[in-house]
Amino acid sequence: MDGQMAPQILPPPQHQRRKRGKDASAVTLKDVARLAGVSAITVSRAINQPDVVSEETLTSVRKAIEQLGYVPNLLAGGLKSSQSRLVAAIVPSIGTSMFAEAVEALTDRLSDAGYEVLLGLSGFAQSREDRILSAVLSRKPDAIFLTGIDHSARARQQLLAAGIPVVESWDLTPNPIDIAIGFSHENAGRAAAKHFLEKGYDRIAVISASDKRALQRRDGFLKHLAETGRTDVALRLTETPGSLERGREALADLLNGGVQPDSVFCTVDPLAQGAIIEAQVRGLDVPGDLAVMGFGNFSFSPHIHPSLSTISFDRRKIGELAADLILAELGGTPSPERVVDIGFTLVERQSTG
Amino acid sequence: MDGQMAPQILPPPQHQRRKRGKDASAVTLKDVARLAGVSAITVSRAINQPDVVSEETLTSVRKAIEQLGYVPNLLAGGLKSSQSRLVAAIVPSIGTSMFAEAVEALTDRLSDAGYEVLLGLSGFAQSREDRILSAVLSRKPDAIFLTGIDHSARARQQLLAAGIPVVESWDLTPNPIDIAIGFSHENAGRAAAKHFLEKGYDRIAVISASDKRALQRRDGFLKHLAETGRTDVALRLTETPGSLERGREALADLLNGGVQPDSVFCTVDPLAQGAIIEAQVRGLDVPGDLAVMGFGNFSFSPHIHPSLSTISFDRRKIGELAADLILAELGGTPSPERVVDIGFTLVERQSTG
DNA sequence: GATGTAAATGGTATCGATACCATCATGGAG
DNA sequence: CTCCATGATGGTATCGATACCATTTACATC
Repeated sequence: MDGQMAPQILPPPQHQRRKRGKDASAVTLKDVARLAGVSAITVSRAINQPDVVSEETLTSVRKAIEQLGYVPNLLAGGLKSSQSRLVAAIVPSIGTSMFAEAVEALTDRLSDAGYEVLLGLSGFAQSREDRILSAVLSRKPDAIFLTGIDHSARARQQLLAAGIPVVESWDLTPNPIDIAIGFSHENAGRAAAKHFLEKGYDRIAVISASDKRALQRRDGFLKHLAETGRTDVALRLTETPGSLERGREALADLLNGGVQPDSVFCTVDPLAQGAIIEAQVRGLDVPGDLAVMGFGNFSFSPHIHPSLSTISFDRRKIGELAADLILAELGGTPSPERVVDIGFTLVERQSTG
Repeated sequence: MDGQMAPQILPPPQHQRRKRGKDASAVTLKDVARLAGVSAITVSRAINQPDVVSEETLTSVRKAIEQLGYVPNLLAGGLKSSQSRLVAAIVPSIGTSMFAEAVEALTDRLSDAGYEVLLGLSGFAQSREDRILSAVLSRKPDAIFLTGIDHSARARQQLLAAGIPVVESWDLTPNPIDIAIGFSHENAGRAAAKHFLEKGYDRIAVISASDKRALQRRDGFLKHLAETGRTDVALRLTETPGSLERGREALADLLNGGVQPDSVFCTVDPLAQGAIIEAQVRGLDVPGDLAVMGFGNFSFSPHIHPSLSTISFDRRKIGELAADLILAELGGTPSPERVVDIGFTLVERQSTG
């Protein structure tokens, strides 16, 4: 990868043409038409607008399709109709369930509407997002789902030029490119801080992953504490994505460093789970000796012991809403709401007893 | 969903054409050509085979591209060249890291080679796989990545007709459609059984998810035990995907049912983690009172307490190998290996101490 | 100086489907 | 009986790029 601005055009494909000359599935609309004894357009209509074709032709066309095993070529259709029935989803990663669930919900819902999802993984780096965005846009998706609201100037420009519905997710912004669906991570952090204060915790620590949104939660948490006069908060940063392993390490590091917190806020649940385990291994009682709060309400969180207090938000709903708003916009009846705050809830469980 | 055989053709799109008449990004190859003062084909060559174009033209073409913000239309290119640079990946789900990691690895590697991944989620149901397969094939992917080796007759036929590289993953088979990458789940189960016997466990139980591969592991486990004369094995089935919650429930159910196992094999790690937690909550020592073994070596498994003995296999490698073999085949130099056994390793940790 | 070869570029047909407009029955209104 | 709306179907151009073949120029060879 060159350090320079990535060229707008993809690197030249290096692979040869596929060897088999004619594709085995050379069955086209025309073949079906011939067999059914009608014209190609009629076959096209039989498929896409069955109600304008007579029952009789419909039957014979369907039979011909069946017989030939015809599979329409969406590339060709999309070229002429400028509808690819493709929605691109660009997320940092699907290795943790964080984004995977949203993508899954998005895919499920779009699939029912006859759209497919093109997956792009940006890996938390903006430069890579740009590259993937270019690649993806050349497939002329009908809409695009992005993570976050920070995009390069080039990216914004390309998205605008594409003239398609764009959903920015996980975050909120007053100026979405098109639509934003998310919630305030800073407020989520503040909510955690408030909870800690209400519980009377005194020696507070934070373990945070280092991606932008985790840091926003951390900042919200610290700000709220600062506003109530507390600035003596121990902090450990870990890699993104935050994992159980990193959580253990970070807590161990805190404790070994002489810090004796009575509570720790972890900016993502796996970190919190790790912290709990590390505490338990060291013979500390959670929440008696150390209260732990996470973020994200992962599927394991209610079921570990002690169950994990966390901040919950509906990941699947982000994907579903995105799909709904995209479909509405594609359907010509865009929702007037451009920014959707899906909110979050603080779920108090045993770990902050 | 009708109970009948899904029609080969997708349901008619119900959404209107997008409202904006002309796409804002109406910049085509021709526009670039005009500005650069060359013909369209030369621009095409400048992009795809830069080495056959003179340095001079290359420069002016690149400038024109930059200036106009040209984004190539891969739909059109793909139509003529019958290369979509698209690889379809159909997996049951990406909500758990099980398949997500393989898809992620596949996507990463293909992305570097200039391919994009089209994601299909089949949700463990074969009927849905068929429907998604049809939808996906109409996009003319250059290759396809599937989960499992069980596909309907229609699916096989369509895949064969498509004439593209097909990777079946997670499982092995002597008769792959094209390429299979996986390992023997039955043997994995056997390995677990063998380990239990070596450790001298006596009252053995199994908690299994109910998807096909989990059941194969369970069966391998039970068969091996049966072959050594043990048939008194308590068994609990849970939903797929197996989760921590289900693991707790299943173990609770076993213990409440009067079964007193000294060891339990869980066919997927999250179930095992759940079992450990349930045991601990009940005051049982793991592994002293109850040994637990999982499967999959999830990222949390080495770091929980006690650390989880499990059967490890390289999920990312499946995706990477798939990408490599696909690229090799597309590049005209297919690997002679049609079936790749990536194997597995039993990792002994504290939970079967 | 004639000829051959490679490099650089252009022209045209074409991929497979759909948009758009035209055509042709059919049948009810006047 | 004519007229025209309606329904069903076909013809043709076209989407944007690339394959294929042709052409032009430069330059080395004999």
